[in-house]
Amino acid sequence: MAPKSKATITDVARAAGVSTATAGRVLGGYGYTSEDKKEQVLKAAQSLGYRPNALARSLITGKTRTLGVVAGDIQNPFYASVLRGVSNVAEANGFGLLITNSDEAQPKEVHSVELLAQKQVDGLIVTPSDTRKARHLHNLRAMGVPLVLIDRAVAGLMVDRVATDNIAAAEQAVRHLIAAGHRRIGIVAELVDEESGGLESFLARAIAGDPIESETLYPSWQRLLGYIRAHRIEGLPVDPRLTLRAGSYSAQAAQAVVPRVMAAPEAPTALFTTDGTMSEGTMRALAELTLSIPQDVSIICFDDLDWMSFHRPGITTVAQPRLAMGEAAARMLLERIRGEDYPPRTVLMPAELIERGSVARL
Amino acid sequence: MAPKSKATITDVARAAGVSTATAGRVLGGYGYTSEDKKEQVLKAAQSLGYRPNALARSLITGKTRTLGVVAGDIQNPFYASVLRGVSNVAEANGFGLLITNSDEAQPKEVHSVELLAQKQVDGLIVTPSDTRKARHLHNLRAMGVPLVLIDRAVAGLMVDRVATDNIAAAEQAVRHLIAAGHRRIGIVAELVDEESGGLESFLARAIAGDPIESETLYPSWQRLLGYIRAHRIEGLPVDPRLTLRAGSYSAQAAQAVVPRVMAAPEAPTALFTTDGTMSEGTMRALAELTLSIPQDVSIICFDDLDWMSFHRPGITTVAQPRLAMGEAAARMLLERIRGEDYPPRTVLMPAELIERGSVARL
DNA sequence: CTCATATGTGAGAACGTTCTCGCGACTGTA
DNA sequence: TACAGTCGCGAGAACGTTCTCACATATGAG
Repeated sequence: MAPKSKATITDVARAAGVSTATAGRVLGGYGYTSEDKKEQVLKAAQSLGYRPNALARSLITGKTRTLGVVAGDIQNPFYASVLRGVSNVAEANGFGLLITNSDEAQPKEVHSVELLAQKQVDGLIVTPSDTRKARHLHNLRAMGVPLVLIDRAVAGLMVDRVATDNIAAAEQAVRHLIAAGHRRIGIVAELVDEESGGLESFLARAIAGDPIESETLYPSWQRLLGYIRAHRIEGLPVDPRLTLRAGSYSAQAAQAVVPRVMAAPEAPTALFTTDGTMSEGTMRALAELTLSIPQDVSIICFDDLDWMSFHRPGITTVAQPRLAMGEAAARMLLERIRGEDYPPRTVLMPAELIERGSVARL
Repeated sequence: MAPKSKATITDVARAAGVSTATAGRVLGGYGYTSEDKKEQVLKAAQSLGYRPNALARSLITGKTRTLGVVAGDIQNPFYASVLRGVSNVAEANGFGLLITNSDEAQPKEVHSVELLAQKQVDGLIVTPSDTRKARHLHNLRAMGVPLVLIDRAVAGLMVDRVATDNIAAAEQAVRHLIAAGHRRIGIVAELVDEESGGLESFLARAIAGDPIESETLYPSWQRLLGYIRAHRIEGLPVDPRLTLRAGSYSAQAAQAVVPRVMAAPEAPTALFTTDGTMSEGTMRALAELTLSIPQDVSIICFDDLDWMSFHRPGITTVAQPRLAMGEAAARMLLERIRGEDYPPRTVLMPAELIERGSVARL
């Protein structure tokens, strides 16, 4: 009742007239204790305002019941939802959540992972910022720290992973545009890291139908691949001039890249944006150009953001199950922490095409 | 170089041929050490892949370099931004961040606080879900745990606090509408908890100009107060029928409450929404009613969300400095953790009216 | 030369838990 | 009566650090 300062288990034991071992047993809920002593201890703990010190407990048990998460940016709706999903299952299992931002920069990511590892998290959920080199993540594995990747894979790192089926989702979206009669479809994509030989080479290979190792591609490149596949399937040519590469992960970059192509004679009749941030930049650009959706240009976005449903017209979009992704990742991580021993699993979650009013039939 | 399994400071000491005390000194960066030994220890640590165990360190120092945050819902853009602000200064100071959601429900909040306290966070940032009863928070104070409140105050709890100057901000927004010629202005507000005597009584007192203890009011009530003050200042009557109370904190609730009044003969010519969630619900309702902004109805929102800038028309809004609020809160908390001893401070941050195109001049 | 101060080192306690033993007291079965 | 098994309890080690000592050895001032 009177939680003056911090009481330890020793204080409680003394007050209850038992040994620390017994006090520990009733307070920690392990081993045997008589009803008598249990009651005494509980009463003593109550009156001293005893609160167990998770640090000491963790030090000896080797378990912190804490998950670490390295997200790109909590502020981004994608990560915010994923985190909420992670948080839901963490909380349901009595786990705490240590969260950091990497801003998609590997040095920050390495720093975050180091911090979380020092704090002895039981497991880590990471959205790796570099899909090829990631020594820090390999190290974690070597040391036996459970690890789950979200949204992206890392070459050669065999761990559990959950992501959207980007290729299929993008393909579906673009085919939807083609089915509506669109023939000139622009894609606004981040495409930040050079994929072996740059964009031109990638496009050439993808258009030629060369096999491409798509697992470890960044999401925006996977979505570009889906865009190209849709064209191939529908027998449509891919015009490289319609590949609008923002070059960095910001709405500004997307916004900057749209106006040029819309003014050109080969202007697209429809746009496909590869994620929420690109969508935002594109919408901004379209608003500035005072182009009407879908009269002047149709649009399908990737990732269903709140405003897309009440925007006029409603924005047709490919919805990722963000919350479910976070939940799935956390659940897989908890399984690993419990010691379950499967081969590394990859969960590809399906995205859902939500039709609203931003696509005109030509 | 070969981080097989976890090496302790004892292992490093043995490998370097020194005592654990010396190894601790060089690794922990305290006390004196010779260059010789320092080099040996560092080399040994390197080759063993030594990583300090923050748990053990914290147990003895009594400091975890971890901040706890109890937010309403990470997914909500308001909290997401605030958290990013907190995260920024935490990271800059080498602090970790333990984050939980309360969903604005006190039982969950109590549970979260307990979890974070057990994990021995150095300080806590909370958005209290109940502004009157909060024994758990009083207890924290009694035990000397640094605490900073965001967005709301708690009656009788004298701690540091950062919030938006809600009354002034709302007043400014509504006066802006009045200046544009609007006379019938609706307010869409959460107004979830009964304020001593309910909404009617509150309205009556506020309209009469009775002094109201506004510090511990929930934000939506403060914003309602600002709305009323604007009317008083401008000499306009307040029509209670234009107070649209959602009654719960969800877009659905807001959406549900708008249509009725827009159909009525006394329909408002302008709407003021008291936060992002209310804005979203209102926009949704307006879209369904196919009412045009600002032709059919003008709108000013509270809190600048991403879509408001590229929505057509652009949405005029009162922007809260969310990121800065989070940063300020974290900074204040760190000061307390460092032991600085001011009287409790309240930081009221000014909001900025951003004029775009959603307000018609009548 | 002598004293005070700064520098360097190790032994061992401490932090607050859980864990491992050992021991005794019951129970039920043969 | 004997014996195994369950139950109950305490002493003390352990977890991986930092902290407090005690004790060297230098260094510089008087």
